[in-house]
Amino acid sequence: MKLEENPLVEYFQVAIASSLVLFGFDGEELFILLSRKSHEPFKDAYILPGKYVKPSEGNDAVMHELLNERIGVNPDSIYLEQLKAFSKVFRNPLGRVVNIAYYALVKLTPEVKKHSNDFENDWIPYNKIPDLAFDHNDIIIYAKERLKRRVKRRPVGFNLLPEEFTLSQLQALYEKALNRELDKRNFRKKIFNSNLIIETGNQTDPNLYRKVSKLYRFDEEKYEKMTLKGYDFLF
Amino acid sequence: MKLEENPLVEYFQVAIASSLVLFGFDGEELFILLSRKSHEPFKDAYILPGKYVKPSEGNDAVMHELLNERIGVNPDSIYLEQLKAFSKVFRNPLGRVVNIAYYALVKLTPEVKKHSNDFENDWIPYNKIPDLAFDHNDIIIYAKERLKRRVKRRPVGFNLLPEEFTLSQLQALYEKALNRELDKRNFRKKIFNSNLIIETGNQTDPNLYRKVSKLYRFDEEKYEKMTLKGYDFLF
DNA sequence: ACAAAAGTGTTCAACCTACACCCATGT
DNA sequence: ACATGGGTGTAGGTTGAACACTTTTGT
Repeated sequence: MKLEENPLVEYFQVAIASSLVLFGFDGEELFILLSRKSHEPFKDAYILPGKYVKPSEGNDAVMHELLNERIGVNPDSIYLEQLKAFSKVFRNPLGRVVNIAYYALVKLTPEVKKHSNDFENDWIPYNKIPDLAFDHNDIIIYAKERLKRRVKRRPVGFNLLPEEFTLSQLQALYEKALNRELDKRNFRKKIFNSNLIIETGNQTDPNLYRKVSKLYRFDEEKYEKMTLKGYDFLF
Repeated sequence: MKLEENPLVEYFQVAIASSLVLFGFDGEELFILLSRKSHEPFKDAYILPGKYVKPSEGNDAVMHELLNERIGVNPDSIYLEQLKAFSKVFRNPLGRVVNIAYYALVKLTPEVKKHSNDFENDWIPYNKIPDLAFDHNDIIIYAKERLKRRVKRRPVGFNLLPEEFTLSQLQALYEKALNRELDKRNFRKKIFNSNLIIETGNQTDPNLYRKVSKLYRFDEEKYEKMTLKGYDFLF
């Protein structure tokens, strides 16, 4: 059917865009990926990475493209979830644009850092997000709250930490995401009691750290269960 | 700017619709409001109540219209929240339609029942939802999960119960929403310890029930706080 | 008399919180 | 020697879960 023949033609004049709040953790700090606008308007301003979505495209497919091409991470190996639609009637002179926002979690390896930087993106510390164009600050606020809830109720470390990690790294992740300090002994008790992690027998490289520490990995089966059902406890 | 001059014209060919999952509680049972389709295709099939949104309209405004006109409840006195966008590339022959779904909670008084029935809507028991057109069953599944989470973490009774209510009604609401039975004594302890409700001094009408019982109301100040911050406990 | 719903306490187990010191290593 | 970060246990309070009987009133 041609658009002109559509009885609801007056409705079919909206565009979809999808923006992504991508959280990355490097073992010490939490970051959010921001894009720098290369053209006017708002040249050099930061925005969330995003794309317009054609009527024939699925949102998920567009997000996968974005992750693959402009960010350099494999979409199948990360956690990706829709946040919600931000659908205020914008002052965008081009027309009504609905932003279907996503959030995702990624291990922040040097390779990912490099690739995403090549595409005019910067990893900005979680607590130092500047003013962004449009309503993108609202989207980030919403995403941070979602992350906080997820961290409290479900395991998220698998998506943000390397295969093998130390308990200190895990704790640092929780502290950054929840924005408060946790007691080391109580944290360890809670994690061990959950049976979520397994000692690998390996240790950190003695050349890198002052003192070696034990490395752990997630019990994937248990992790899957908790991702679906949540913890029995709360952080 | 005219649409034909828009450099992104190929993107501006999407329509927005908004559907509503409206939960109602009558003191005993939880219901969801469904509309009956009066025309082909899918004549007589149930769908969620909803509307198309014009490019110039805000989603919230359209939801308010829907609630006012077709359902007969004052949008300012209920709880209304966006769920998320359902944006699969539909097989809808008219084109790409993004459904920005909402959920809302309402006290199911006889007046509301009557008004919404006048507009080809039926209140269907929560656990007896039939197959719906489009992906509306998916939306309902998502909404039920959202309600469950809200019930566990935040007070929702204020929006679903009459001004004054009995503890048995409150407990019935929690049991229906969570889909499991709760121990009466433990339930009362938990509720009383939260200081969320206040004894009004009134009792149920002796002509209506076998046995009179005490009526309570919410402590609005406390309620507001918990709506923002959540309980300190979980159900 | 019986069916239906209101109301009421205690005990045990599990969990949460607060809290301090020793050890190994690199500088 | 000192600074850094890894690693470990206990005690007290709070909370959650399981559990049964009495009272009132309508039929």
